[in-house]
Amino acid sequence: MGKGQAAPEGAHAHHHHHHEPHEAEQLIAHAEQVCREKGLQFTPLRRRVFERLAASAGPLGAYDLVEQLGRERRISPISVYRALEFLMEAGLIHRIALRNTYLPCAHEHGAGETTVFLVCSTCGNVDELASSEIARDLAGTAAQVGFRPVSRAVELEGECQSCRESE
Amino acid sequence: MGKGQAAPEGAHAHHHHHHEPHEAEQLIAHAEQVCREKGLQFTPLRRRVFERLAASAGPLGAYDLVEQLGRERRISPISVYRALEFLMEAGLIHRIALRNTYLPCAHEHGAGETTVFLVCSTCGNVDELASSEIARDLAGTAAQVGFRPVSRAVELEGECQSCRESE
DNA sequence: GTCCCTGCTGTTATATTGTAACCGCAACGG
DNA sequence: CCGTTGCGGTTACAATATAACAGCAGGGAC
Ligand SMILES: [Zn+2]
Ligand SMILES: [Zn+2]
Ligand SMILES: [Zn+2]
Ligand SMILES: [Zn+2]
Repeated sequence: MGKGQAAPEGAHAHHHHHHEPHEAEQLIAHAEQVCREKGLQFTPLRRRVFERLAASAGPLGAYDLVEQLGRERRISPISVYRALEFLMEAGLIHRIALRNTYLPCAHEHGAGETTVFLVCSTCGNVDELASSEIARDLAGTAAQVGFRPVSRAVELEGECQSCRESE
Repeated sequence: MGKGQAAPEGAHAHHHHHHEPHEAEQLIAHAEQVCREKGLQFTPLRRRVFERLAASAGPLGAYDLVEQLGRERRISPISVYRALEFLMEAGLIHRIALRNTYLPCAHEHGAGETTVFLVCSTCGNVDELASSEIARDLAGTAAQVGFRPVSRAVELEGECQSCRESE
């Protein structure tokens, strides 16, 4: 589909994430460390998938990755999905359910925090925030009916500040 | 795929929603009223789609509806999707992003409330709760970074009480 | 060494979910 | 009558995701 950012690379017109080479390197270094610590294999394929996500200006769809990685050598969708599954289980990336896209995790996740994804309908960027209030309220809401949550998807769709400022 | 509940119909083994004929009728009556009030057309197709959702023990996928409605007369996916889109815009049904399924709305939605969906991984049922605390927290979180939310998806995946009690 | 087991990836084919484009038709108001 | 609008039928297709099976490398067990 082409969910990658159409935003002008290099231009600093608005707030954005992990497309600076520097930020990408940081993310990759972090991923390496996490895998070392957890005894997980950061294989070449998984690394390539993660690198693409880290280098992207915004979240990518699985088939964006298939296409981008396929420029060098043909990669099948299933391989990409397997890498994405690994990265998600390792906590290195997130999936945006509203868009069927994936993005590298921007920060450490505390146990008592819920991650909130702010998905801009205009520019496609996704911001990731953590909130312990929401974590507490969600836990309370679930407890009301005896529900034991295992995973959470909290996603807001709307317009980000920079898009709003440029109308 | 068959996302409809495999749960035993008729047996009241666990907490469930809108599969009693009575509840289904209530939902349909409510939908009729909403459409009348808003000047929307509750056409036969839209009604059939809604009826199926109202009669189901759990959320249904679009192709579940295609199959169920197709028993009488072939209905194309696009028609079902159009009906679903209408029903969502009318606020009569919700879509569960984590599962790509649809379910009738169980209650009125206040302006200052956020709906939380509790999706049981075991039985597939979805419970719908409203929380003004979460609405407030989400608004606050979004405001921190100047984000203006338009729609929200707050979905917890886990185990519901009845499934937990029967281990 | 050989054997087996596990984890990772490749290959092929398929399933599932969602849309585009175009058309006919009925209703409604000129 | 005529144009417009909304609804839904038909066909074809796009986008997302998974199943099933095979090879291969590494690491122990024997
Ligand atoms: Zn994160
Ligand atoms: Zn934006
Ligand atoms: Zn509702
Ligand atoms: Zn359950």
